[in-house]
Amino acid sequence: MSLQHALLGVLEARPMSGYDLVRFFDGSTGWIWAAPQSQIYPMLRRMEQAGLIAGDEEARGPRLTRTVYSVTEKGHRELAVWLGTAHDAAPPRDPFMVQALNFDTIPAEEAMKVLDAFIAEQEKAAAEAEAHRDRLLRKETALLRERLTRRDPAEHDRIARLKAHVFDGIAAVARVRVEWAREGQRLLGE
Amino acid sequence: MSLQHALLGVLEARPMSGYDLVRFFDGSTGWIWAAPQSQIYPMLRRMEQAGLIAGDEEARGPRLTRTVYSVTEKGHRELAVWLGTAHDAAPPRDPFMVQALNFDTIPAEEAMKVLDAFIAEQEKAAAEAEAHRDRLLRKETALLRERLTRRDPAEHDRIARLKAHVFDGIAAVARVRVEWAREGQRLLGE
DNA sequence: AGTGTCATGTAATTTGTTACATGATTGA
DNA sequence: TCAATCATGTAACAAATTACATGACACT
Repeated sequence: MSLQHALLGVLEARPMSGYDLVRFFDGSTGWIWAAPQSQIYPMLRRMEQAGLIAGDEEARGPRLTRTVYSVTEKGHRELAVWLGTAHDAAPPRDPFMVQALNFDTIPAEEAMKVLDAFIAEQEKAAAEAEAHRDRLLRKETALLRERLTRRDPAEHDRIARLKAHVFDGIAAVARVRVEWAREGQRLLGE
Repeated sequence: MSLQHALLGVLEARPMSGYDLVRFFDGSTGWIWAAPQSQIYPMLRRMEQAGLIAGDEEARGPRLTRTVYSVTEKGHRELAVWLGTAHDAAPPRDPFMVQALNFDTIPAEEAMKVLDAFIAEQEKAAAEAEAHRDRLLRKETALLRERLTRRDPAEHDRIARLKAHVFDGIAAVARVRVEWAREGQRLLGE
């Protein structure tokens, strides 16, 4: 369900091709939701059939075309309803926590190394989220700028601050996890 | 992959039947990993075929039996290797973050209500994790006690503290999310 | 006799992962 | 002409969700 809404969310900023969306949800850019190419193309066709988005064929050279999808009125309503509804939390499923819960059964040095890797990863995630938050506050990201062209200028600051706040939260959680992991290393050393 | 290791982790504390494991990974108890019954029974058979666990048929009345699974030497090694290896982080996939990222597109009062529900849920999660942490520190949980019977008494305190620390981390993250959501409500009101 | 818990499964579907496959266009 | 990027797909598989299904046993 959520991939659908994540796609609607970015297509509301700007109509995009499947290829654009693949890059957006792949790897580094997709900090909020990740999805491989093999999931995106079929989903776009399903969403078009359901009338949530409309595809527009654009010529890119004599033989190559791309299909640019935009959100329909129906898609817009569907997204608005989903956004305004409180959903049950996703069931917890974090492989790293399964690991941490069993650190007492392996040698302390091994657990230390796994925690080192975890700390490095979380610190990187925090730094990236903070950098993105700052870019959003300065309205420097391409997608936010395009989004703002469709919105009342009086609201631009508020919108940027709300978007930035999401990445602020991601960073805050990552920082807490780093502190937690450091405390875990202290406990392992005992 | 992780369900397998989560199952091995709890079976190392104590041999259990499929039914026991279903209750453990279902709903309230499964704070770390959740899995429905329809996933657990087939997985147990797959793991038995792979030689990671061994099933022992126990009579429970004249016609009813249960199969109690315990971790084999091979399963123990498999778990130890997995625990000692740093794995890539799971791709981010949090439906709530998709929601939060688009709060600027719906009326502020609606977003407020969704955040209210989120705050209530995270506060509950934090309280439960803290309560469980405290029970672990006092060695009051049945599973920890059984686990400790197989371990060196000199290590009991360290093991309890390491397990408790995992739930401490879960609680800390939930508390940060609550603070983040409150700040989000302040931003929405602007 | 009936409710609740113990105990174990299957079937259908959706979602996500990994890998393979093809061709056009752009710019060095 | 070669590499990088643009552009779109398929196939096979693994993981997870929802729903259905059955029967034994314990207690009241």
